[in-house]
Amino acid sequence: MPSPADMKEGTSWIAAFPGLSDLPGDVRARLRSESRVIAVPRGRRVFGPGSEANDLLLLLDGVVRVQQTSESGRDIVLYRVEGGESCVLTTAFLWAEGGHATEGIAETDLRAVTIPRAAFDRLMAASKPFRDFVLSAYANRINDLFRVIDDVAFGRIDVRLAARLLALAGEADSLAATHAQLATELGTAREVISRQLQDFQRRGLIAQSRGRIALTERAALAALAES
Amino acid sequence: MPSPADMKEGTSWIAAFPGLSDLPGDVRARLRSESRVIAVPRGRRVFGPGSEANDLLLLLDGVVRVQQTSESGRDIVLYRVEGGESCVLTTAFLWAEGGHATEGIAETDLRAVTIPRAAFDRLMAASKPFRDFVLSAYANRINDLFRVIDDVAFGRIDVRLAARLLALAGEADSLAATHAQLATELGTAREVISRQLQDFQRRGLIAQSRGRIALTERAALAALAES
DNA sequence: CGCCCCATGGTGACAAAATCACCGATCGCG
DNA sequence: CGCGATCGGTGATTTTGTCACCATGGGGCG
Repeated sequence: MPSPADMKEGTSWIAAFPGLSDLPGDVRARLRSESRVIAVPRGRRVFGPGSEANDLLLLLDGVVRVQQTSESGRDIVLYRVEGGESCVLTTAFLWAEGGHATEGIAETDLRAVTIPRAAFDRLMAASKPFRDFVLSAYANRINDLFRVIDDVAFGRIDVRLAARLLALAGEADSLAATHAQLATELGTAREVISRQLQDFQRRGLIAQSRGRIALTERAALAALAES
Repeated sequence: MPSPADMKEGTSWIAAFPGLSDLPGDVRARLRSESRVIAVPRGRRVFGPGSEANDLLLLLDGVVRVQQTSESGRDIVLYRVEGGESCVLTTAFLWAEGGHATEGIAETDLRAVTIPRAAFDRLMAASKPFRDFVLSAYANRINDLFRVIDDVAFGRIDVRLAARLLALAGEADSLAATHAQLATELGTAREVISRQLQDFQRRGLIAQSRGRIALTERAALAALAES
């Protein structure tokens, strides 16, 4: 049941997506009527092998972490999808032949819009702004993947870790993360992270406590992260 | 000026793309009239930073190698596009914000079809088979990238090298490649390749000569490549 | 409450890979 | 033929990953 405010504004959730601001009225109406807003609790797997579900997912609020598990059981985080963005790559799994062990996990509680496959296709046919929205979302994800490849192939682990600590902390002056989780972030081994963090701590860049890392010298970390 | 044969068959180059076999007649006609067949000599850069050209490229014949150069100057091969496939990711650069140092190079002489941006968009709007073709091409490339990430992050270098030697050789019993080129294939350093190849040679898997590697024990190489 | 399990992280020894700094051989070309 | 560039080889060192453990501490449960 939409609230009166939603009705009056008439924009509904579409306003949350800058890329959709150019949609003409009729397409907006169709989009609204054919989509559904859902809530997903933190920790739930949003997509991945097994879940054949495959609507297009537009994130209103929250963060989805997309990661890949290798045959050997090790993980690496590929990228995160945030509010206002779209999980377009879920659609990739529809066509993909080789099922990859890539999955999306709700890192926070989510609010999202699902667009059924058929409606998605009709929108692609009908609206250039919608096509641009989808294709640019693809392009951005692909750029994220390029970045990951560059980092993993050529980046130094201390630099990557410093950058990731800053990114994960955001504005806060500390972050909750175990060494094992950070290893997954970078696609490396837990011991490597432990040693790097000890080194950072010895150099006064951070302070560690169980499951938490305080960034005591952001400037120095940032300098390190710059390469 | 189309040859009589082209006129009679009516399929022209479109037959080279399995993904386009479902196109209805009118869309085929449009596609033919709005596209252009071009030839590209071996070695030419097909796309990359600088070349703002950006038509969709459909490869009729030949191979395009897509690779990335890191800031440090080192390269890694991401994937190859072969005849019957499409360089969809070139379109990605239109929307992408951060200009990435990703480029496509003609590894052989090419014959290709270019579809101007505007025509591409019209086709996306008009034809579901065309949309499926494009999106499935995206999906396949993205899967290639997933594979690269998995290999680089978690794969052993000897396994990756063995697999790559077999892939590059194809049916032939030897391949032309310098150690430096192989290093680029895997995103590693030349010395690493040199030492691995020496080891392979010592074990009788290959025989080296300048710029050429003979696969003397395919079976053993294949076994190694299986992990 | 006390006990136990297990998530967390610390460590040493070792292996694999990357990096650095060279060097000699060979090829193609002027 | 001589010369420069490409190609490949090598030792020494550093960085990163792997393996095999262990200590600690917290939470849950009997």
